[in-house]
Amino acid sequence: MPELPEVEITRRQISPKMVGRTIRSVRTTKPSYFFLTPPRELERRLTGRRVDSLSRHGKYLIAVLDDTSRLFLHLGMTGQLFTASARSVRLLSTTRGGALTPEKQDAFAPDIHTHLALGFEDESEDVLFRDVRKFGKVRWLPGGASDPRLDKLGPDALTVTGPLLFAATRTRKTALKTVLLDQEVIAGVGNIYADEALFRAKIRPSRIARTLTRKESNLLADEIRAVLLRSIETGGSSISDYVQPDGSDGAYQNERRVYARKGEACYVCGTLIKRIVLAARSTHYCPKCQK
DNA sequence: CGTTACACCTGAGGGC
DNA sequence: TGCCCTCAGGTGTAAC
Repeated sequence: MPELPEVEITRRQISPKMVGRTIRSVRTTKPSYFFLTPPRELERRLTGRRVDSLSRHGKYLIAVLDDTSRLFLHLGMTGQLFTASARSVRLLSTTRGGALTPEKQDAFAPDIHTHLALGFEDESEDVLFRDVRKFGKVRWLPGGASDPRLDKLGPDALTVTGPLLFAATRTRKTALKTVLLDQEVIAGVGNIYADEALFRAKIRPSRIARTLTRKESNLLADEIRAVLLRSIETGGSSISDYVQPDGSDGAYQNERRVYARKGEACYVCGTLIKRIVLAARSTHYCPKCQK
């Protein structure tokens, strides 16, 4: 579900709920591969720690704690962070309707898909991590420790440059889109924004990566940054189930030009948008606009 | 080394 | 209503 823009919006909204606060309680569900650090250890390591910062690299969120240890989170396909009160308002108002009474808010409990709940000493709102498919990840890292998942990441996609893309594509015979999705090349681009950036750059997703010219690399890098920044501005893409941590929908889905528009008319030329499969991912493009 | 196929998990929606 | 199929914003690993 979430790509760089959705993760960045999550960071901006959750940061004020965590940073500067000390964790008093940690509640978890049973062990699963969602927990790279086992739940009981997580509870032990986090309790009593103050959160000093919350940053993002690609699709990862990284909290630095006051003992220099770190907590990293990945939202996977269906992960979402939110606070107890904001979410309770949304759930209750959408499932039952009507005005919220204090009783209804108190009655809210995270559902079975809420795998991590952090409570704070100042009794501010709990921060909750819900993830239906459990493709998300949470891991605690001791101070100074590294993690291969983080170490392998390429530069954040908001900083991508033409020369970097040009260099990264020289030895690759695979489809250009596959390279954009490779988090070791650039971190943060996923299926939606790969398709959207390629449309804006007028390049076919199936183009053999190594045939990209310097000029095209520059243009594509510009469009990647532009589409990500625009999506952040508009609150991200709420296509099937992504909502912002405050419960509101993003609006970038309304500015999509190709993603999930198979069979619809291209806004530029009217040609019908095609859907193909590349690297086992649904891929959308305009056969006329993208060469 | 580069590339692809598949696995992980749950739920929604379409066809019958 | 139920069953079966496909699809979904991601990524690690095995196998070619």
